[in-house]
Amino acid sequence: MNPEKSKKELPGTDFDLEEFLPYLLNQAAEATSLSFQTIYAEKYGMTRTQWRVLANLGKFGSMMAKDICRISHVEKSKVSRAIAALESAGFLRREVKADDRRAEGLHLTPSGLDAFRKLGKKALEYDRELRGRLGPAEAKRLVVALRDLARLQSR
Amino acid sequence: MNPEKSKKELPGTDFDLEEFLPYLLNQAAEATSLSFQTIYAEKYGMTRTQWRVLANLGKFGSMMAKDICRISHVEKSKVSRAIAALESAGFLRREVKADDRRAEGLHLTPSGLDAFRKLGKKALEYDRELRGRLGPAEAKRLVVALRDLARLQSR
DNA sequence: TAAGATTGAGTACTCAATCTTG
DNA sequence: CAAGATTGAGTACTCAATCTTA
Repeated sequence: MNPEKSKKELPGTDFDLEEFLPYLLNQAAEATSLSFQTIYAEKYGMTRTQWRVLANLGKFGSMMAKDICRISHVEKSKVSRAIAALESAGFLRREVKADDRRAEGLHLTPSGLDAFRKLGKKALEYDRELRGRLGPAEAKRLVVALRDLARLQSR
Repeated sequence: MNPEKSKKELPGTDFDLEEFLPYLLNQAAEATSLSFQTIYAEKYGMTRTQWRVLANLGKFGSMMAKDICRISHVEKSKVSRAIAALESAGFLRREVKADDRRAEGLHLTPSGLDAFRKLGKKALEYDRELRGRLGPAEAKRLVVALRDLARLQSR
């Protein structure tokens, strides 16, 4: 019988984008990011990087720019510009350290803390929705796999 | 005893970026994309979008720009610019359709086909490496979960 | 010289507007 | 007007260079 594949394909490689893990990861990341993005973008005028910086400050309290870089694996110029934007939006305050005047301590303002709380609440709801879609067991397995893959280089 | 959490946290939300599925997906997607990116970027001067367009043409043979948009969920202006870049790099040829002169049939040139074969081979190797890292069973579960999540909106 | 952080130049992305053909 | 595709303007990203303080 030797049935042909229904899709027309050129010879020379078996490669299929739809089976390529980096591509599938990207598609899932994009899809899950988009609906949450509308919340921080439309209601708070934030970019994804700004939201990440806010989330780190919300979680850890006060920290320096380089800490955010290390923890969130975001490139330093992105962090620097996100900090500047969050500051001029009134979400964040900087404070030059007395003992080392190269470094700045970053803190959320009351307005920034409020934004973090509201966005954090929405994020938790959304995350529960996603995990509910997968089921709790699959969601846990997914998290383990993603953490493993993310360990690949960390930039 | 009531032990305190070791991390310092502000009150008001339980949200933790490190547990947020969209964030974890993004980190894994970035990490897995980066090492493969060096191949198509450094050896062929391609962007991610260009590589995706090439991969679709390699898989499906000849198609129109709108087909690439639909299949790969890439925005049309990105596809349009990627096509222009691939064409001027000599990887792709366009051919205005006789029956509908709005549309263009896109085909890989011999050089484009060669690039697709070589990159496809590298991609397969890399994908096997990633799946090997997870183990075959986990890799399959991951793919199912990712496809499920990617179905969320499709732009 | 190195560390923390910012800046500049070039590239890529987003999304609405536009062009051309049907 | 609709469909296929391109373009323009504004925004964000990348990466190397720079600035300031240690």
